[in-house]
Amino acid sequence: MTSKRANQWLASADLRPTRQRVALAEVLIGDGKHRHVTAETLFEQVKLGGEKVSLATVYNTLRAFCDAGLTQEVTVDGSKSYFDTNTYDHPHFYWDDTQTLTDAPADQMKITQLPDAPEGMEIGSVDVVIRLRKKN
Amino acid sequence: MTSKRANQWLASADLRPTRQRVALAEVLIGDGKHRHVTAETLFEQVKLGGEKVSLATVYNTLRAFCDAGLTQEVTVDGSKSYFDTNTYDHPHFYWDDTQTLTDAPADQMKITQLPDAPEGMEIGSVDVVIRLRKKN
DNA sequence: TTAAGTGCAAATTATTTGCAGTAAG
DNA sequence: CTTACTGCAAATAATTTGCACTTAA
Repeated sequence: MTSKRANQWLASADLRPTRQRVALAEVLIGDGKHRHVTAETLFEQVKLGGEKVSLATVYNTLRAFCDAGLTQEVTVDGSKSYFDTNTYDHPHFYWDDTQTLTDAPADQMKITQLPDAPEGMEIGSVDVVIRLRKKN
Repeated sequence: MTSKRANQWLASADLRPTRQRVALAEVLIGDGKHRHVTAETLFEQVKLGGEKVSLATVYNTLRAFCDAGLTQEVTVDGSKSYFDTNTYDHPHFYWDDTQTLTDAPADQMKITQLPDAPEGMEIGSVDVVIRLRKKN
């Protein structure tokens, strides 16, 4: 049962609902919750779901989703990129032990003052990553 | 003229002052100012200074500096890593057009509220990167 | 001396790309 | 039909590593 949601999500960005894209979208937003994946983890998850999508396509598709504004790329540890289905500007928790990324409650963070953008520049986004480590 | 500063900096972290390390330290903190480099840019700069250090050693040395707490790794765009000689927890400007990283004035930013760390976790650091893009 | 550091070239990891085949509009 | 999408395998980019050689202590 392919959720209508996934198809609408793709349609909203003028992306053709190919079998692979729908499968990926399904995993990403099928239940309406936000998700944080790497190309690799998404690849695994879609395979578990029984669909076959090549890893290259996962990469290309995530890139396409980002270009279309459906997802947001979050860089956290230099090696891999994470993709977040929540495109609203919000802080993240990065769990050092499991190397996973989750949303941090945005309402519990307040930045009351921000440096001014230098001459001729403007602020594109403010990326906040709160690194968590296991307490002792 | 090899500054005393570079040698002291290495000594403070119990790192042997080899020719290569001194050369790199020289570029990094020779004038007492903070610097933000990638392995590649540091490699270029040290070459301009007339010293010969292999790229692998630049990578290994930056890693050693980080392990020793002399520098801090900053991740910003997923591909390369930046190394910052300012190890104090502070925000960064990332200039999208030139792909460079600079310090943002810490005193002009105020985070008055931060999400609590989840059960059993503690906050290691709060990484803030302010992305700048050329104003139109 | 001798353990730590260095340089190369080869290995790894994450990601992108070229191109022939497949499918959506 | 026709153009966009997909899959594979090869290409690339950033970084690490194995190992013989060098050097600081």
